[in-house]
Amino acid sequence: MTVTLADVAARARVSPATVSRVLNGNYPVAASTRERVLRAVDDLDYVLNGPASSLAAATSDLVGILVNDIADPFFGIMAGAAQTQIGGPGDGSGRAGGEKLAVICNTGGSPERELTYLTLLQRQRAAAVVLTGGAVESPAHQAAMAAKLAKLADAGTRIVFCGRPPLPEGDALVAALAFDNRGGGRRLTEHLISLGHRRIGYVAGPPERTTTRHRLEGHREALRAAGLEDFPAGGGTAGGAGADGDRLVVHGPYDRRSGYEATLELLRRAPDVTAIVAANDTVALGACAAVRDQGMRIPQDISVAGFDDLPFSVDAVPALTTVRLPLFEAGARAGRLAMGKENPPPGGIATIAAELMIRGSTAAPRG
Amino acid sequence: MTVTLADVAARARVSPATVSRVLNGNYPVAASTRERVLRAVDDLDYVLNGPASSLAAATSDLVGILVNDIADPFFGIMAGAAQTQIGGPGDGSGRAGGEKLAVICNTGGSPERELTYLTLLQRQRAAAVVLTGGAVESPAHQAAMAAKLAKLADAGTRIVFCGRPPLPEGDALVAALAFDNRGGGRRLTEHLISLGHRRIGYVAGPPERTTTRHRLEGHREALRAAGLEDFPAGGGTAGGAGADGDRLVVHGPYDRRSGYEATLELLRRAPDVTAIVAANDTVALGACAAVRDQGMRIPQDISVAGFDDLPFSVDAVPALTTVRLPLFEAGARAGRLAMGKENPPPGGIATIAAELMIRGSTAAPRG
DNA sequence: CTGTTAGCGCATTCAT
DNA sequence: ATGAATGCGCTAACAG
Repeated sequence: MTVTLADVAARARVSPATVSRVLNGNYPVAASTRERVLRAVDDLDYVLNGPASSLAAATSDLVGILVNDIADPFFGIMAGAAQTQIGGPGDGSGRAGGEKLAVICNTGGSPERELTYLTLLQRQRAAAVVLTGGAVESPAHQAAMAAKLAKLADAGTRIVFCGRPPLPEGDALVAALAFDNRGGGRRLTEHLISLGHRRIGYVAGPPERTTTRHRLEGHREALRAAGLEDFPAGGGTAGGAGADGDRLVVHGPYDRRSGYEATLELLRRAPDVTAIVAANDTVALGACAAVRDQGMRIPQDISVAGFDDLPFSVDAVPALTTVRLPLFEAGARAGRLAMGKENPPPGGIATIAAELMIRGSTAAPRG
Repeated sequence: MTVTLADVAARARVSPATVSRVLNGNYPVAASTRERVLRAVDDLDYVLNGPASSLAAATSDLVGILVNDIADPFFGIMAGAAQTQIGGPGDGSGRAGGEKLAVICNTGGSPERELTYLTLLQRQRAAAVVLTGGAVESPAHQAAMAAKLAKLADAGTRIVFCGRPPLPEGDALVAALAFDNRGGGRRLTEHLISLGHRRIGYVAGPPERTTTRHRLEGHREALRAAGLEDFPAGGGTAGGAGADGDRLVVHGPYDRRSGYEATLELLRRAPDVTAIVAANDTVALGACAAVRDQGMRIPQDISVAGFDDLPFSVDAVPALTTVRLPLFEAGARAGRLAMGKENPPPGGIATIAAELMIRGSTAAPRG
């Protein structure tokens, strides 16, 4: 029933090897022969058997892209961009030539699922793996990841980090593209300080993620530089306060709802805050809603800022001050690195700049 | 170097066949033997060779999910939901048991890439394919898709449509979950009419997509029922007017920018419109920005409505009136259908209801 | 440039 | 319940 390479060979009156060479295109074949083979392929409607091919060649054309949450445009943009560099442009025939199959895997932010997906990709003998977004910092998970990635790399799978810091023991990885979350966070808070803000609330992401930590560190750097040291622990750690007990920092997931609730908590703890910095734009949207529901205006009563500059941020009312991350460009570059189409940066790691975008949601505090 | 099934068998002092049986778990094996085998697997850090396994078994554990634009949460939400039903919960060991590998493929809305991905999945002998979002209606593409899907189904690949109408010649497909775009569009426009609006602009999606057509048809049904027939062609088709020459309809991509520009065009053509319906929420956001940039207020001067009820829509200012589509639920159901965990709906096709969400962005026109 | 030969690693008969 | 044998469909030497 299912037509095989041998069938094509028979019809084209050549050997199976020749058909294989034509299909893979990495070997000289006479033009006339190629013609004949391709016609036979079309006639028979032949489709290469991927598993068989991968088995024989000991490599597959799968490239995995791991994301924390594909429903979040932050990851969607990077993943889509990476895929443009991997999937191949398509030749319009739907026939599929030498393209790789870029596959996006949604870990839901779970370390276990992350490892499971890596195992699945290892099982498929993936050609490359792109890991996007911040990592979980638990030592156990980091060790497990390092071990797994080493095994993958060992088996010839290329590894690329995108928007994620390299592992502490980072070694044989092809490349890491790290966002300058710390610098971005610092500049954002510096901007607020320069406007005159002195009591700035911070709605942080989950405490265990690198992204959260780096952005928060940048924020604190700016505070410290301005002599606005952290305040001692206030009302305890209730409501998700960080382990450091900072009254002006509340942790939560990277979603809208967390932004809403954490902001209410913040306003309860410190009614005198004049600005709120959110872990990202989505959280900032929730923060804005909370501020408004408390009957306050943005930015007259309270300034609000985000991070990432997702597409919707410019359309927020007022437009959101945020830190722009070149997600598409970074994703595309990660895709090229995964394909070996681009050389890794010197030292294997490149830092991607983050640009402060000042818009209407931040202004000087009143009087 | 790479450890194989035979190595595990040797270490466990059993035959390769037994190891295979333990790993696949679909055959009786003595508990003690199983123990020994599993320990050997762990000791040797063995990972099944996917291609070899797929070749021998003539099936793979890949499930493809096709989306038009993964950077758009509309697709991200559905794809992520589907993946939760497919990827398996993970057992926390990262060992990967019988899970399938759900892979998201980003077509960018291009028919060619859609076909290419299907070929790639066919090549991988995918266990199932989920197609999300509206289809392109070109007869040539529809025929090509029907042929390709028939071949996939023939090879044992399960096919599920999610948020996409079944093919005209839809036959052996497992199931289709279609959104009630027409009904949603109708109710949305009825709502505006009931508020007193008589001149309603419409920023439509790309004309060739089913989603665009169905939503627009619903809109027109409502107009017709209210005696607000389409106006004859006005200023020509410049600026992307539909083929029908309707002055109050402008087509464009499903993105923010299109919403912005189409709205400006609409306001130019018909400065007396009192409401604008957008193809989806993202487009609506752009429309809102355009309205404001023209110095008008929402909803006092102009009402604006969207479609989909994406998470950010409730946080728009004013909150966006829209039509809620249960994207997560639909995606999850599609995932279950793809896994054979749920029976297909009677007739193979289920229509998913769309719920009108009335919020602050729509109000009665002035005076 | 093309044909021949030999596995790739596993699932699955068929025995036992 | 387990072992031995066969072949899935293809690629990669190696000839020629």
